[in-house]
Amino acid sequence: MADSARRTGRPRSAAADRAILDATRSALAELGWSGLTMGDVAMRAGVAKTTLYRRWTNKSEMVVDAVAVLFDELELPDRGSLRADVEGVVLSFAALLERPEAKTALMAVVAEATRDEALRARIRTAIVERQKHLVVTGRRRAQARGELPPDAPGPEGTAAADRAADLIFDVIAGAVLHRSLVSAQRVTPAWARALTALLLHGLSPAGPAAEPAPDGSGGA
Amino acid sequence: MADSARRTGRPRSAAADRAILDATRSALAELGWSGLTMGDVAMRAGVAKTTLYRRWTNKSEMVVDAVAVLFDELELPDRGSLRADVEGVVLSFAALLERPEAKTALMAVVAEATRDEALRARIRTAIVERQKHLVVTGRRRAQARGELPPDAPGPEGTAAADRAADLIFDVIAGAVLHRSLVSAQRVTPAWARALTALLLHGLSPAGPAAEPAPDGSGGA
Amino acid sequence: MADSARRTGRPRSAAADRAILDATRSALAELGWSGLTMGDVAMRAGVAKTTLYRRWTNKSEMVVDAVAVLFDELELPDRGSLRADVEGVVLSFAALLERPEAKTALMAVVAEATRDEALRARIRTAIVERQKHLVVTGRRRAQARGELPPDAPGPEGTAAADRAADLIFDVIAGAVLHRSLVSAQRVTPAWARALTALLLHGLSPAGPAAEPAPDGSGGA
Amino acid sequence: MADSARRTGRPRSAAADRAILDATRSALAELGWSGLTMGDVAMRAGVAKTTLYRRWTNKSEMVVDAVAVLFDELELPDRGSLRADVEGVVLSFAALLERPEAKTALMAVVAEATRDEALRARIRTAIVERQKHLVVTGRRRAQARGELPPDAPGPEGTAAADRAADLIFDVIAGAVLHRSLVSAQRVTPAWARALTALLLHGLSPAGPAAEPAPDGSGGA
DNA sequence: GTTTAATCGAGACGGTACGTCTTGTCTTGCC
DNA sequence: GGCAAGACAAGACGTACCGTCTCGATTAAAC
Repeated sequence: MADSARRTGRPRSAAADRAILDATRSALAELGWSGLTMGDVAMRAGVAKTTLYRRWTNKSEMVVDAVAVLFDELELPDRGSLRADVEGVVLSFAALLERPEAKTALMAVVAEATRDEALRARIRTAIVERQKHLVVTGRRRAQARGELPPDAPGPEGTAAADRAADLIFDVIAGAVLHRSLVSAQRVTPAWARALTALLLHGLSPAGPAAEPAPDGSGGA
Repeated sequence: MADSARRTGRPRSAAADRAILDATRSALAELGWSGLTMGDVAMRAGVAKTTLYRRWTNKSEMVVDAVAVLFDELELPDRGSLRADVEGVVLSFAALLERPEAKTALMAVVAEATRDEALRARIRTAIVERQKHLVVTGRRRAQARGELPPDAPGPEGTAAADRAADLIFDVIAGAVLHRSLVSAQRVTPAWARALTALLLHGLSPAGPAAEPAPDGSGGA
Repeated sequence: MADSARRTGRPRSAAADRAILDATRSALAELGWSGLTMGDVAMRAGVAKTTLYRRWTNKSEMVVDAVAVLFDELELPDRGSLRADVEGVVLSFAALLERPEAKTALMAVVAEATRDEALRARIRTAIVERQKHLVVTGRRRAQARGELPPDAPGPEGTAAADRAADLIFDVIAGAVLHRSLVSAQRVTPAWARALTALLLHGLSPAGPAAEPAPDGSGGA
Repeated sequence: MADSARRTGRPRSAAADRAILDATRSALAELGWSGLTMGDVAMRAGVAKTTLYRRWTNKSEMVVDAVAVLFDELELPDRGSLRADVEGVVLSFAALLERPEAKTALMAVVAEATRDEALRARIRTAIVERQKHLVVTGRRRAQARGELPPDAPGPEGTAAADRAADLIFDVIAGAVLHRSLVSAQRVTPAWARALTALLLHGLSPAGPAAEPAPDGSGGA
């Protein structure tokens, strides 16, 4: 139906799409989020402002699309161990966040999204989900290696596995994000190692058996 | 009070400060970062725009100050165990991030700070350090309880302790931030429990990852 | 040459021509000159914008053609005397200028024509000449009746007669135009009578200025 | 009350007013009505667009004010006879209409005014009334000279005199306007003489139509 | 009955102006 | 001399039109 609706009239230029997103990224890198203007992007892309507004309703939506492709380069090669895989993903996510167009844009669109459900959805599908599969993949690989216990069978086990992946994802991505943008400090290989160690073994030296779980719910 | 203040020669100054910051917070809550304008804040505060610019150079700097006081309410009462303390701080930070004026402002000023060193410094002193001392306190308390090993003596030990606190801080704050703003999902008590468990015991099978999670909320 | 060039291909739709000019007039009447847009005319006519631009280069040129047909309805039936003929033409021209599509368009295209020679020519042939023949006819008729002296013989006489017709035309059309559009007052039968009296007898006391104006509306 | 309402805040710049109206006239002369843009006027005046919109709601209203001052230079020196006075006013009005800023603007604002009562009022007070007093003055002067009969006494006489002045004004101004803008021909001294002759004596053979026109330009 | 070429509708395109909004600065006059 | 009120220059916003340009789909005349 979208097909039949679009059969008529001059088709949209795919070249314009590409030029706009490229221009958006370079403008972001040069000027930052608050210095980015639709008119400037249009000029850089050799395109009329109208052409931008015909495709996106917002500066934010456009920027999400422009930045989303950066996240496609995140990969998870098998580095042989869970520890190496975690360190690898931490460092490559940190490298991504060091690109000025990524760091200035990501927080800004997230800020904007706090008041815009549509934008929130777009961020989720264009960015968040693209990263999350890295965690899922890494976790499955570690299970295959015997480094992590397998999922419990049945639908409850699957749901628990999903929750686990979500949690690990928030912890890793959140730690890197907070370190490099909020604390405003470099993510070094040493830091990545320390984070990985914490993640694998936790804070407690002796493991959880020593602790009581008085309310009976915290046995996770 | 206005009378006595007037006698000292700066009658409205302190009142104006308060009125402006209150107005900023309420405008943020209603309109979000991008809807916030200096003119509107001045009007809400019953103050001229000039008075704003006499005190802050920027919208961002003003907002940092307006939001900073929200972080003063974060406290760490001794809940008796490391586990309880961590869960407590996670939930209270999450509660703070649920206030619209905090969530919309925090990410926006961080985004702005990616290109503004002065703003970065202001965020660090006004916001980040205020949270970090919670980690330091909790860690020290856990060491006193014997839940964590004591710092090694000497300057290297102190440096290592600082690094540990920084890391834990980035992990906790980052996880909560990412969960509630980027992943855009609620921080529930169950999630806080799961995060705490992961933090204390890690992913590895020696830890609790192998254990079933009876309430279905934990397990990594 | 235009013939041979046009021998092939699909011929232009005469129905489209009509629909466009009708749509132009109704849009003018509703929206006025400045509210008239090519896109709107195309939509009203059920036609693509391309079809408009294939026929006219300009909004102005199109409007001239759309309005020109209104001037075709101006006629000069023989009312038996010069006085009656003048009054008749004054009233019928005034009636034309009361139609909103005529009044809003005429002045606008004249304004536009001050900087556009091609448009000036189009106005002259499509509109001005159509009115001027009324004066020529009326003058000739009055000469036949003996109300006006005959033209002098020879080419000079013809030229003088042309000049006289031009002058009378500018005076009559100009007076009506100024009264109804610039002074923005109705052209009433009484005003038409007064104008006619002035035109026939002039201001000077030797003429009819000394005469009483029985209805109180005339007499200069 | 406007006084008390405007007592506070920075007062509007009179220099800006002047600069804007000057810029409007020069832009009109160079670009014509349809080429005139608010942004361009602001730039020429060294002023922000906001400053224009703070003073006028419309391009049209601004142009009326800008052009109105041109009509102040119209004067009616006593040339000794009614005939000379009429010829003088015809020629000076024609000279005014030859200035490109006047000719392009006058018709355009009149066209716009056909759909805008406020603009119509502004034109009336700023332009039309300024010209009309020339007719009133010339008429009174001719009555003093005995070239025209005096007004009848009483209120009816005054009303009749007003109507007469209105009519003469529409005829003279309309004829000049139509000649130079609609017919698009120059107003020459010979044409002015011919118009004056027609106005004074009318078309009828009792009048000057019977007279010789030595330069061949007059007589109807 | 094909070919051929100009037409048609639809609508995207590069431009440009619109009128509004916000920013941060600068007068004013009151107090 | 601080303050409210508000004018100011600058410039981005998102919308609207302009006149041009693809598109695919009709037409009709020419072959």
